[in-house]
Formats: sequence, C-alpha cells, structure tokens
Amino acid sequence: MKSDRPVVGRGAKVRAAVHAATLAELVDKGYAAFSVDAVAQRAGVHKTTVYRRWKDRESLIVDAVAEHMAMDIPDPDTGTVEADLRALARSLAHSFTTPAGQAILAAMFTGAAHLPEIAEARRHVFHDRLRRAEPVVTRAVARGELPAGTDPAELLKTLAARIYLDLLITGDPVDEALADKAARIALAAAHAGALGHA
Amino acid sequence: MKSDRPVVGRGAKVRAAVHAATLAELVDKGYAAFSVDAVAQRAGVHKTTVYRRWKDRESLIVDAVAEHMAMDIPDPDTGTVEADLRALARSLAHSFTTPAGQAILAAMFTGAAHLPEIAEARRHVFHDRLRRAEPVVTRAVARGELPAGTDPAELLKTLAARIYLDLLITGDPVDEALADKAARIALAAAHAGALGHA
Amino acid sequence: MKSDRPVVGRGAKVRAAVHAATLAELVDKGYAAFSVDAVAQRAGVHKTTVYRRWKDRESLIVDAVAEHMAMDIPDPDTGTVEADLRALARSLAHSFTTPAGQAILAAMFTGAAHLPEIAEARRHVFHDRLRRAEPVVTRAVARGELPAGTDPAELLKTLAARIYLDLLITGDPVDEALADKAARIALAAAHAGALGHA
Amino acid sequence: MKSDRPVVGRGAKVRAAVHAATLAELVDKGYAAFSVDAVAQRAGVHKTTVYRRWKDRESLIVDAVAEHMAMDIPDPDTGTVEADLRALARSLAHSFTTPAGQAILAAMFTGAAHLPEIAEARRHVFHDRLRRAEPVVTRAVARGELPAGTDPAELLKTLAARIYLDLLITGDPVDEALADKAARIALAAAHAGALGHA
DNA sequence: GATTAACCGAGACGGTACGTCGCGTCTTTTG
DNA sequence: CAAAAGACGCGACGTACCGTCTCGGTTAATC
Repeated sequence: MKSDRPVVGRGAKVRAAVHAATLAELVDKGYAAFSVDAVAQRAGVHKTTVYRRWKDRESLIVDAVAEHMAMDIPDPDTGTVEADLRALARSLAHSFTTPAGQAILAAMFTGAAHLPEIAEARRHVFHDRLRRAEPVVTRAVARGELPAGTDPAELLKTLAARIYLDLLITGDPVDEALADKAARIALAAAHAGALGHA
Repeated sequence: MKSDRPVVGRGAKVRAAVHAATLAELVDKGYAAFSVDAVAQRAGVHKTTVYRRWKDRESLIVDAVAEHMAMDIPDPDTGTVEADLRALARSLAHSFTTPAGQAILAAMFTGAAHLPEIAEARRHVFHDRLRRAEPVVTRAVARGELPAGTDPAELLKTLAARIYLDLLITGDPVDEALADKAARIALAAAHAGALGHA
Repeated sequence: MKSDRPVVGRGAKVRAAVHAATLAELVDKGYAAFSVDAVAQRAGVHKTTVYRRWKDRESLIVDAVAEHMAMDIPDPDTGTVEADLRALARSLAHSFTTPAGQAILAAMFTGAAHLPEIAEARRHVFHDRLRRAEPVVTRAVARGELPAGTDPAELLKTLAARIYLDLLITGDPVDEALADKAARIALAAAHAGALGHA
Repeated sequence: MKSDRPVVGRGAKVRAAVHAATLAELVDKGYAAFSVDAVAQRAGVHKTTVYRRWKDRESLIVDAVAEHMAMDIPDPDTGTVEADLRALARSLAHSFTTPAGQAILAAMFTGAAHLPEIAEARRHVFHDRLRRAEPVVTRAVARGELPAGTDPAELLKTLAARIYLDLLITGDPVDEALADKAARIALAAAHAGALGHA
C-alpha cells in the first residue's frame, strides 16, 4: 500500500524517516519482533502519524521494502553471454547477503506473506528485475551466442531459480560459486534449446 | 518441538486430535488467522491442554506439519531418465497444489519461518526427498543416459528449483506443463555436463 | 469563555455560524458525540478557525449556550398569584421540552459540568430568571395574597425545585400537570408561612 | 452494567479492588481526568482484566457508584414527623458533602450522564431511597399528624427537590440549615393538603 | 477394589501490540 | 492579516491473542 500523500515538504521527510526506521527495525529485530511503535519512536514520530499514512503494519513494511527495492539492476554488457549472466547472478546473490537484504527477504517471504499485497509485491519486483535484464539475452541471441528462439524470461528464471532455492530452502551459502553455477546451468540449458519459446 | 509426553493411552488421542485440528485450521483460515484457541476448540480440547504438550504456537505448527510430511516419495523407474524425472517433477508439483499442500507451504515458508526449527525442518524435508530420489539419477548414469560424473543432487536441485520459483515467487500456475519444463531443463543441463561433481 | 475578537465584519459572521452549528450539533448528536471538527464542518469553517476564537471545546459550548439563553422570561400579571405562578412554572417546564432545551440541558448539566465556567453559567442563568420573576411575588404580597415577609426567592426556588427534580433525576414527564403541581406546592408552603425571610 | 461474574473467590477480590480504585480515582482526579488504566494500576490489576469484567469505562463507573450507593438509608422514628423529616433531609444533605459523595455526584450528574444506564441508575437509586423512607410518612398519617390521603412519595420528592436544587444549580451551601428548610417546606405543603393523592 | 498420581476442563490473569478517535497545536499556502 | 488546509504530537480508548496460573474433577495405573 503506497502512501497517497504529497511527496514534498514536511510529508516527504516523515515518509523517508519512517521508511528508514522500518528497514532498520526489520534488520535489528526481525519481522517477528517488529512493532509500529518502535518504528515510530525510532523515526522520531508518533505512532498515530504512521497510521495516518499507512493502513497498517503490513502496508508499512511492504511500502518500505518496495521502495528500497527500486534500486539499480545492473545491465552488464561485457561482450559474452557467459560473463553477462555471471554478473547478473552474482548481483542477485549479493543483494540478499547484506543485512538489509536478509531483513527484506525475511519480511517478504517469511513474515508478511499472508496478505495479497505482499505476494503482488514479490511478483512485481521479480518481473521488474526480469524485464530489465532481458536485453542481456536478446543481445546474445542477436550475436548468435544463443539459439534463435531462446526465451529471455525462461533463461533468466532458470538462473534465478537455482539461487532462490538455496536462499529459501536448502540454506546453503549463497555466494559467487553458487551464482556461477546458476549461470552455467542456465547457459547449458539455453544452448541445448531447452529454453525456447513455448 | 516434539511433544515429550507419552505417546500412548489418552495422550495419544489428544495429540492426534490436536494435530488434525491444527492442519485443518491452517487449511481453513490460513496461517495469519491461526489461533491456538481455535485449534483447541476444534480438537475438543482446552487451550491449556495444548500448552501442556507444546511450548508455543509455532512449535505446535511445526510438529503438526512435520508429522504430516512424513509421506511417501515415489521412486519412479520407467527405464528412461526423461520419464523418471518428469514423474518426479509432477509429483513434486502436485504435492503443493492440494489444499493441505498450500496450507503447509504457507506455514513453512511464509508463516513461522522466523524460528530455526522451521528452517531446519524445511531443510530436512528437502534433503530427505532429495536423497530418496537420487537412485533415479544414478541408474541413468549407470545406463549411460547421463554423463559420468553427473551429480545427482545437483540435477535434482535444478529440477526442483524451477518449480519452487513459480510456487513461491512468480505465482504462475504450478501444473504438469511446468513440471515437464523443469524436467527438460534439468536434463539439458545434465547432458551438457553442467551438473558434474564440483 | 467569550470570544475576544472583534464582533464586527467577517468575524461576526464566523462567530454566528459557529454558534449556530454548535447548537445544531448538540441537538442532533448530543453532547457525547460532540466534536469540534463536526461543528467546524457544519459551519463551513476550518477547525483551526474555531480554535482561534475559542480556547477549547467546552468554552465553545458554554459560549454558544449562554448566548442562546439570553431569552425572554415572561412576567405574568394576571391578577392572582396562583395563575401567575402557574404561568411561570409552565414556561419553565416548557423551556426544557423543546429539542434545543434538551440539548442545552444535557450540555449544562450532564456534559461539561466539570469546569467552573459551566457551574457559574448555570448559577447565573438561574439567578437571572429568579430576579426577573420576583415581581410576581412582591405584587402578590402587596395585594395581601401572600403573608407579609414571604421571601420571593425562596418561593420561586421551591417552585423551580420540583420541576428540576423530575427533569434531572426521576425522569418523569415534565408537563403542565407537573408545572401546576409545583405551583400548588409553592403556594401552599408560602401560605403556611414556611417561606418567610430568615 | 453489572459484572455478571462469580462473586466469590479471586474474582470477588478483583472486583472489590477495582471498585475501590474507581471511586478513589473519581475522588482524586475527577470524572474528566478519569482513565481506566489509572484505575487498573491503582487496583494492582491489568487494564485488560478490567475490560474483561466491564464493557467500558462508563459501565465501570456506573457499577462502582451503584454499588457504593447501596448503603443504609436511615428510617428515623422519633415520634414526630417534623423531627423525622428533618433527620431524613439532613442525612440526604450530608451524603453529598463528603468527598466520595461529591465525586459520585459529579460522576452521576455531570460526567457520564449521556448514556441510558446512568439515567437509569440515577432513577433507580432515587426511587430506592424514596421507597425506604415512605414509612416515615405513612406512620405520620396513621398518627394523625398529616392529612389522610397524603402521598408519601410526593412529600418526599418535595423535600428532596429543594436540596437537589442547591446542590446541582444554585451552588449554595448544602448544610443542616438547608435540610431543615426543605423539611419545613415539605411539611407545610403536606399540612395544606397540597401533596394529596392525585 | 481402593488409592493415588497424572492429566484435563474451566476460566481468569498479566502482558504486548494493535488500530482508532478526538483534542489542541503548528506550518504552509491562498485570497 | 486572517482564513483554509492539512499534518502532527499526544493520550486514551477498547480489542485480540499470547502464554501462565490455579482450582476442581476425572481418568487410569498401581498397590
């Protein structure tokens, strides 16, 4: 739930302060121990002010996280798909290893997941990243590095899937080795033509 | 947290009734609206009785879900890897499309994920399924269908990853088409030798 | 608390509008559900404007009610005390049976009574009415209808007391029958000399 | 609103403690500054416990006050109406001059008066006192001190009315002089036959 | 078969956080 | 200069669910 208030003047200050406080609290205490009062206090703002701008606790979290996620996705263009994909994979892996990344992960996947807005946000963020990374694949196809008909989205999903698996389920370390492995798998599948348009 | 009470006599009855009620509540109302009181009432038992056997709400859920997950994993042996992997993938996909599967998914991934027991359970269940499915791969390697040196675990992770991605993130339908796609990708990567032992 | 702003020009308009809105809100919603915001909106004025002119909510009410109470008290002169007193009593009873009278009653007695201004206003209004009605009694004494030495204030208090009792405590209907009864009692007591000067 | 919980055991203790704290807070801080939290703290009890037994703040006050008012009404029987009535009047006057009496008065008349339960309580308490005092009048009629047909309720209302007037409106001191005056007036009216049955 | 220990039902309680309401204050913009 | 507009601090409200406790009463295993 986006705050539908003016984004200038005093309002903007409050908004920013609360957002920052929200992420900080998430990082410090985790989703379980997250409380609106604590956020308000940390932001130097009264609880009611938070509730004036955000419907409830979950909305606040979603909004803060979504805002924070609107960050730069790299668009690597090294000249070879392999290097490009590796860069993408490493960037993705890295984005979840910072404290903030961990907190966001927890909030998005293990905390407030029961309400539709969260699911929607998750979907939205993922597709956004996907869309922004597609040029990497289309360029590779144009260069003849990948078979014509390769579906960029499918390739990138394959790449991301392997990383999310360890992140969310196995708990194995999410590092550059994993990223490289994911890139290698996606590339192999693409070369084999397993990622063609339906 | 396992109930550390005798598993026979009256105790066993209570335990079973509460487990059933827990899953039922999870399915009916979801994790968000899950309350111990409701479970107790549904089980025809008093709240204090529940707390006598389980430390807290999360422990109850973990225990009930874990118990329910001790189910059979198929060990398909059709003669070809492709058919075997497709069977595995479809079985996995199917296991999350039932109401009970959905509830468990919610409980395990989006609800009570903040405590270590849950993460541990998640890991454990996943690795258990992995281990039980490995023969499919080793047989294929033995038959010469897959390159020697193919890591069974890696192949199966690749297969599972694509399914979990749609399940947990994109929200796209998790059906046989997806299962088949996942199997195809994993197979292609294996043939290309991208899933060899480190 | 009187508004200490100029009583002419734009200010007078605002003042009048807010006063009217205050009474209207009191009548419509009662003291309990009275809110400054609602008054402001009804008066077509912003809340801050109200607070510029009145210290707080209670002051606003007191001021509005007091203004409204500056109304005419009858000075009946029929020729006989009995008829005169009956007229007075009926007028008093009637003044509290109108919707506006009810609202004022609620505001003055059951709502904002905890602050001194209200008590003072109550006292003031009562004594004002008393003072204006005294000629009725003095004329009767002069005519020899009542014993010399009859205290006008005491007689009128006796008369009023019986009406206020039903109004504020018993909740019995406050009608002409009650008014007549009150007049009869006061008259009887006066004839018996129970209302003489101390 | 009466608490409909068991009146024995631990429950009774809590109930009593909260009642006491309620009256004490009323006396100390007045109705305006009355808060449930403060009462709970004073009673050594948690806020939620108060809300478990009483619907809301007003119900708590009404209940506490009503309970406190179930006190002994004197039934004077000196042999003469005059003395009896004087005793009644003095007792009534006195009951509102103590700090607790003042607090109750404030709560019942100037604070929580907007809800029906309060009005009902007011009515009930008044009629109860009335009923208990009636023997004084009936005895006097039987003795021939008052005209046959004198309505006990009317006489007592006349007596009470004069006292409540000063108490609630004029603000004049409510002392023995006033009580005696009220008794004298009621007696005179009765002797004159102004208080006969309708 | 009586006794005794473990367990259960019932229900209140302390506690934390929630989300809401209305008051009175303050700042910024507009006529 | 005053009013409109609108956010804010503040304090209290009443609610929900958590996990704990105490008290009887019942069941079931033991002597």
